[in-house]
Amino acid sequence: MPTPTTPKDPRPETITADDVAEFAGGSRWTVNRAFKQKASISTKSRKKVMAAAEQLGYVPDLLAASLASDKSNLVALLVDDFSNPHKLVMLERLTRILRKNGWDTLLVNTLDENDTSSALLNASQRRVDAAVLIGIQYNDKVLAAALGARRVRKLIVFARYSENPDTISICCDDQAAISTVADYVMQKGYQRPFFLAGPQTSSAHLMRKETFLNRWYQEYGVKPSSASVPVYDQRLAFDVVSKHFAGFNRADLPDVIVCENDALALGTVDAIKYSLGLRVPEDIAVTGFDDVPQADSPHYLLTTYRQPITAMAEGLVKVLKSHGELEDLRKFSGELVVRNSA
Amino acid sequence: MPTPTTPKDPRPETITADDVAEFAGGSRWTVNRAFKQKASISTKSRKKVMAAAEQLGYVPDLLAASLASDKSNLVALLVDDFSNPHKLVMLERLTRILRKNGWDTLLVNTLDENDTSSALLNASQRRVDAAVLIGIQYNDKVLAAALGARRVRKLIVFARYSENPDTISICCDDQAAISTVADYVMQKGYQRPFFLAGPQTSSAHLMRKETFLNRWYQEYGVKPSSASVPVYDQRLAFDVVSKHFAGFNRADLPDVIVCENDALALGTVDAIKYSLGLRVPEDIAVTGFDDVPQADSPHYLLTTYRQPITAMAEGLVKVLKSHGELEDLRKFSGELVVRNSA
DNA sequence: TTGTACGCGTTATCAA
DNA sequence: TTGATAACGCGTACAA
Repeated sequence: MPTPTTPKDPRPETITADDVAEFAGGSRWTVNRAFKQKASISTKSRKKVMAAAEQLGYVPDLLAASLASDKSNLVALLVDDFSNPHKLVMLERLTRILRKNGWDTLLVNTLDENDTSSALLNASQRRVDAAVLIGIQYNDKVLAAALGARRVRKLIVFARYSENPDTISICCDDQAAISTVADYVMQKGYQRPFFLAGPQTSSAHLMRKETFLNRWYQEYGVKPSSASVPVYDQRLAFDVVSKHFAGFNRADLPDVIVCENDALALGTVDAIKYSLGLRVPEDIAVTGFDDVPQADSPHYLLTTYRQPITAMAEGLVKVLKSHGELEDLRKFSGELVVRNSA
Repeated sequence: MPTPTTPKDPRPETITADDVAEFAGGSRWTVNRAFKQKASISTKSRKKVMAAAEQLGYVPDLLAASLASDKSNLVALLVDDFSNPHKLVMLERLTRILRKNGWDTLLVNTLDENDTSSALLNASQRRVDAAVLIGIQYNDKVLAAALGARRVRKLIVFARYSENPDTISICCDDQAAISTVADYVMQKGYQRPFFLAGPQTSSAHLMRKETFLNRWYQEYGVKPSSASVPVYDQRLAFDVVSKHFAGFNRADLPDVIVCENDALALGTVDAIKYSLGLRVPEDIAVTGFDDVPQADSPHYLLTTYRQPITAMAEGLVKVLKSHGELEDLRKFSGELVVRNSA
């Protein structure tokens, strides 16, 4: 039973397994077992323990448990680009599915590239079972540093391809995905495509631009031109597209702008309509990638590619549960969502 | 020095303060002190310790530290409505500022109302220093349950007013904010306002609707009509507004729709333009609340009210640092951002 | 099925 | 300023 707090003790009274044990008339370890799913314990003992725990309001302390077992059931999610609305979708899905499977989530906002390693360090100090990178600035330099220090047990790159063998990458098959988009664009008869890419990080990055350009070259013998936006940000994409095409003759404009993701695509639609004063898709069509919620707004009605985030999140759970080798999780495939923009 | 892992020991070798102490020629407690900002330790000792730590790659274990000190430097953020894009803004700001001040963030996705108490319980098992509620389903019943169990040390309601004395509410002065909006709407000469409210949770909720209606009544002696959307979701708002005004005569339509927040306002603009086939603001004006990034898109150009999230987040830090009494943090004030929609 | 050393890595507190 | 004792609350491994 919890001893009444003495005036000298500023610490709030905590109910421990010992208290429950004493109350239920058993030992601390029986209490421990009662709270584990698969443990050899008689149903009678468990019942008694659980009743006592209920009475006393006992719940196991996860800090102490983590310390003793060297397993925290904690996962760190590192994010650096909050301007992309797709992040919210991923966060929702990941936190939900992780929680369903018994993991808690540490959300870490990495302020810049240098900050990443300190964030990783911080996460490791909490003994996270894994750190998941969901951003754009996580290049090989960062990965190498993180892995070199053996700071984190599992380093996972989510929704992005990584070849680093010490890293687990969970993503969809971008080559196939972009090919799907390219095929659609070709089939619809567009002839002067333009590719709008995101930040050109040094590595571990998306190959969408290269894939699309190569695909087009294979088919038609010409490389479409392209531009890049330094951040996946709708507003910035608007600016880049507006400036890029300002003063172009109608004939020199593309008839479709293929965007690396929806954040860029939304900005592109804005630019076409409000800066160039043209129509989508009649004058210039647009495709995106991600299928963010706004893609469905009547303003945009974006034709885009939806990644199977739920399946990917479940893949993450698998990784967390696994100990040894694992299948390749870099080949998820999604689906093209055809709306009005292309 | 870390002893080489014996084949029997599956646990990865960890460098502890003892290792550093031995290496540096001191005691564990000196090492501990070297890592604290304000601790009585000679600069010489500290230097020696830090050098040794650097050599060995030692970092303090936060789990053990939390367990021993009964302070986790961990804050749980509970969120239940990820469809509101403003959440992403809040998450970015909160995680950034908390991290800057030494707190880590646990992001918890509470699936439904019942789940909240179990989420709170879970957070308490990690000994979080505080739980911050950033959602819509956290009504008095939930709060009472949470507090009754004394599960969490500090329960903070963020961006929402709460009168519960055991709860710390950090929000802006909604009355003043809405009055600002109302004044603007009146000054612009609108005469047939309509209020679009969000989910009508039982308590700890926003008084924006009541405030606006009363304000208008005071001024003109009539209560504007209103409707409510069950979730702060752009798409749902679109549906509600479309249905509500379908078949109205032009003369019966409002000349301005005041929305409880931007998520609703964006959907409202969509509905006016694409469902009713009218113009914003010429036929119907719209105001929002929050100033989400998209509010600045040329499609929307939303006139809206921006809360001082940064200041509010810093208020949260103050709360975390404080021990005793605290000023009232429910009177932050923001500013009206005038764009084109009203 | 149940009970017992011992350890996890750190911090509070007091003594030197 | 430094060192030492005693927690913090639980898990593992093994013995009863």
